[in-house]
Amino acid sequence: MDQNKIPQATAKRLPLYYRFLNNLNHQGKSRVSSKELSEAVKVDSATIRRDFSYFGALGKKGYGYNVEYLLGFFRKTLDQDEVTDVALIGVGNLGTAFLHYNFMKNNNIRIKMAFDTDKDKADADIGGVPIYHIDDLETEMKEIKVVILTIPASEAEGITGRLVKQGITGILNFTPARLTVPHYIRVHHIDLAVELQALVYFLKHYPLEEKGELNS
Amino acid sequence: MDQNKIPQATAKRLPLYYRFLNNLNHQGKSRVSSKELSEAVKVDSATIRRDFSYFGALGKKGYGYNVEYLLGFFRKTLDQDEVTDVALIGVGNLGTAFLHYNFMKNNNIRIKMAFDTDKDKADADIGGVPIYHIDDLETEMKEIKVVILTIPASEAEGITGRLVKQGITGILNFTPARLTVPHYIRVHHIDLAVELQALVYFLKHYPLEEKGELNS
DNA sequence: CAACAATTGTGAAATTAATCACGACATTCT
DNA sequence: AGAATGTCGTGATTAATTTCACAATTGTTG
Repeated sequence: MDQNKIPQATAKRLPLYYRFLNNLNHQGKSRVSSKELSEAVKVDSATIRRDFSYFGALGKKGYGYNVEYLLGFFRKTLDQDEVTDVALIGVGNLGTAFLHYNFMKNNNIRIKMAFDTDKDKADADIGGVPIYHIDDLETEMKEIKVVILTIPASEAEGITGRLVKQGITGILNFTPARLTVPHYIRVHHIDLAVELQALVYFLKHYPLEEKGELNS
Repeated sequence: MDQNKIPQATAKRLPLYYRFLNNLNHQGKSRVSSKELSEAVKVDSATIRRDFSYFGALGKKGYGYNVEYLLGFFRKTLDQDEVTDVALIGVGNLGTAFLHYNFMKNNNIRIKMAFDTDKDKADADIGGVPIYHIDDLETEMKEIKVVILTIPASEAEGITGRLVKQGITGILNFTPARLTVPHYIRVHHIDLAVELQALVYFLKHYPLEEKGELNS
């Protein structure tokens, strides 16, 4: 909606900044420099200043940034003023971990409902979230645009098709499958096995030099 | 230890390629083109060819790549020939999800042991992995260089210090905390709340155009 | 109030990654 | 065998991101 001039790399760091600013605020700090923030979030201070600068001049030279002001600004920018509802598909161990995570605290995101193939799990609550049988997807899931997918890979393609028909626009995919979706749907993949193997590969082939660069 | 000329972006994709090649092999396919692979893993075919080319000429012009040959090559490159042992710290829902995941199948990575603060969980097995109390970290965890950290943020800093003393070299960190570690230790962060919020942000501010670009 | 210290915001440079586009060669077809 | 087709490997280009480095400005101190 806004000026989508903000680089993707910057956009990905915004939630991170937001949470640490929140921490600082709770600690009663009213002022912070890019250097301090850098040490906390492990992002180069020049990168932080550059990131902030895309939104205009948010700080004061020789002083730093006012925590409360910055927080207020990012709250608006990150749409923290209105709650975003999401659905969770697949109530296994990973899915259950999400149900216990309190996204409301910092993120203003709410898991509104969950689905599972297991009839025994249906009609229960976990962490206050109602769980339905997957057969009821079409009747229960209205108005939800974002889903978290924590199901076995074998079911991914089928469920994804149904989600697309329901009109969702974003998927956070924890399945190893690379989903095929229409172009107007955004999929972010988090592949746990790939992440672990990549870490192992880096450790063996990229001896860390002076300053260890931390990725994600 | 090899030529560390391979771009990091390429290195991160290797595990992904490896798994899909494995799938193809199981399906009995003996030949694959960069175009086919591209459709499966959702990475541009030119990028795939470029990635492969860092390792030399692995394919044949006008033909494509021999699946079995490529697999064998990557098996060596990704050190799939020897098992990598890792430890899991924190047997909550997320940790348990890892314990049930079979990393041996494709990755030749084995979770050798797990630790938790809960005494009730100790001395049990989950998915064949022994669970110890966290107090026994120093006595039980020998020779392990990589850990998966799935504990509450509040405990992260303390446990990390102990892990560092134990001589680990890599951490896959699911904690929201940004860990402070010596420069010779590599930390990969996977922050579930950040990932979810970033997805929501992208959906609201980056209307997808023609070709949907898929990130992770 | 002047000197000092701190810190931003940003051009410019450097680095890293993705993409284009095409010559060369292997395979397959007729 | 010759023509047509498919596909790789890569030089060159473009795009994205990070980092350097410093003038400008503010707050602080004596």
